Amino acid sequence: MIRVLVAEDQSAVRAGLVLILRSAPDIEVVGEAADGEQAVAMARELRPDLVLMDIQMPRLDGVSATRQVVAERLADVLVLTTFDLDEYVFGALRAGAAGFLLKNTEARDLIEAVQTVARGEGLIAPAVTRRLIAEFAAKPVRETTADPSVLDSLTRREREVLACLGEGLSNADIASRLDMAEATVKTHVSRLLGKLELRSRVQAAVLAQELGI
Amino acid sequence: MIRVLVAEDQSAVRAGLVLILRSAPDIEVVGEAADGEQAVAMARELRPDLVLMDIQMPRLDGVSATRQVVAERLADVLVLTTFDLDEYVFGALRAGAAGFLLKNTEARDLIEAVQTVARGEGLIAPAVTRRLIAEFAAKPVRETTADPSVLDSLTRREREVLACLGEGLSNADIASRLDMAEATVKTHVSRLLGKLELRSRVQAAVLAQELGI
DNA sequence: CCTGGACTGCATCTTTCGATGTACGGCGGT
DNA sequence: ACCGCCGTACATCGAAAGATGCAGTCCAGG
Repeated sequence: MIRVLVAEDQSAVRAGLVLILRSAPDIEVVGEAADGEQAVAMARELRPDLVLMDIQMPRLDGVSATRQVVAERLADVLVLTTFDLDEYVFGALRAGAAGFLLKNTEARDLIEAVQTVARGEGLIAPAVTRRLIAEFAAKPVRETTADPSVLDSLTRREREVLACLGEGLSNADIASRLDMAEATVKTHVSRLLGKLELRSRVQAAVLAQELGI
Repeated sequence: MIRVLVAEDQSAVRAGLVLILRSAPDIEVVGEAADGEQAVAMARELRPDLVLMDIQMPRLDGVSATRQVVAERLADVLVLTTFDLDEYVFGALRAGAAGFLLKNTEARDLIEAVQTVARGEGLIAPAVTRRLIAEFAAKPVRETTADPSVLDSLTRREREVLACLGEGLSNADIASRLDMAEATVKTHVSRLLGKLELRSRVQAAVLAQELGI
């Protein structure tokens, strides 16, 4: 039995969703929330398997509510909305939603979606998928050389200095932050430049950036 | 009528796919390819609406074939594979695939998938969707300040210099690349540092990185 | 115990950077 | 035509960055 919490502010729509879900033999609606805060609170209390979450809701929007539910690992979240605006889609997915559906979804597909997400799989409305793929494909591929392997050759102190370089700090800045003489900082910089085969702190900074340090 | 090209090296599997597709009234299998190169060639010739593409194929793998078909805008590509390895999924999507299915898909779902993609929508196997979402969510959000607005304040020359800084070049390097005296480079660097309120070329390089210049 | 190596630390010296002053061509306004 | 403004360009000079030599510490192995 899949225990579902329905979060939707418009009571008519909410009633419709509940009706649809109840028609499935293996789905049980354990609660209904009318706004985001209530959704989070009820999720904490009822511990449903899944929250069916609207995005447009008063007091706390669905994306933020999703973020909280996911952060506390209360339940999987299936987001449901009328508009497939990019900010909704990407926002919801970044917030940790396991699925994203539009409200024009057929009753049968909605039930299937709930079952799918409950199985630990993901699901996205076809109309949205293309844009998600496009967005994903546009993501720059992180690649340099064999990063960690080269990083291994650095000592702890050198890595700390490298991290500072990545923030654009000067030798003096680094000296005060790591509590050593500027001359010493220069030594470390010089050493790590040699090990990484770079010719200036600028390149080191860029590398640190790419490595996300 | 949706015109489909089936690319799959194992003839038994290919025959099965064709059989399934033929059972749909609005789908017409216009060709069958046994390897990637053939798939690309036949796509060029037949101009199908959609290519159903296996990943494991001789001569040219499905991902590369997909890349080519998409690059030439020959058709939409629906990728089909036995293994949902990350490199396949992400590779295929980056190559421009409009959909990604596993071979354990039901006949009915396969037909639906073809119809969905033909409508210009996207479709991803539920088992894969979660990982795609996770990967997507992990994507760092590019954000600093009001980047373009600040970039607008730079002159063309200054932007060029900034780009070079992002590559970690020295003033001398930049001078030779942009064909000006080193002294002039310094002027531009100094100016853009002032406009961007930065204190060193290192910070400028980091910024250039973040802006993807 | 001692010896060699790795890590960290500092001082000195050369190179590079960055700020500043200046100059010249193009452009719009009056 | 004149002026001021902007973009581009270069030279000078103090400040920073980087290379190099060397010293103290800690640890593993002999």
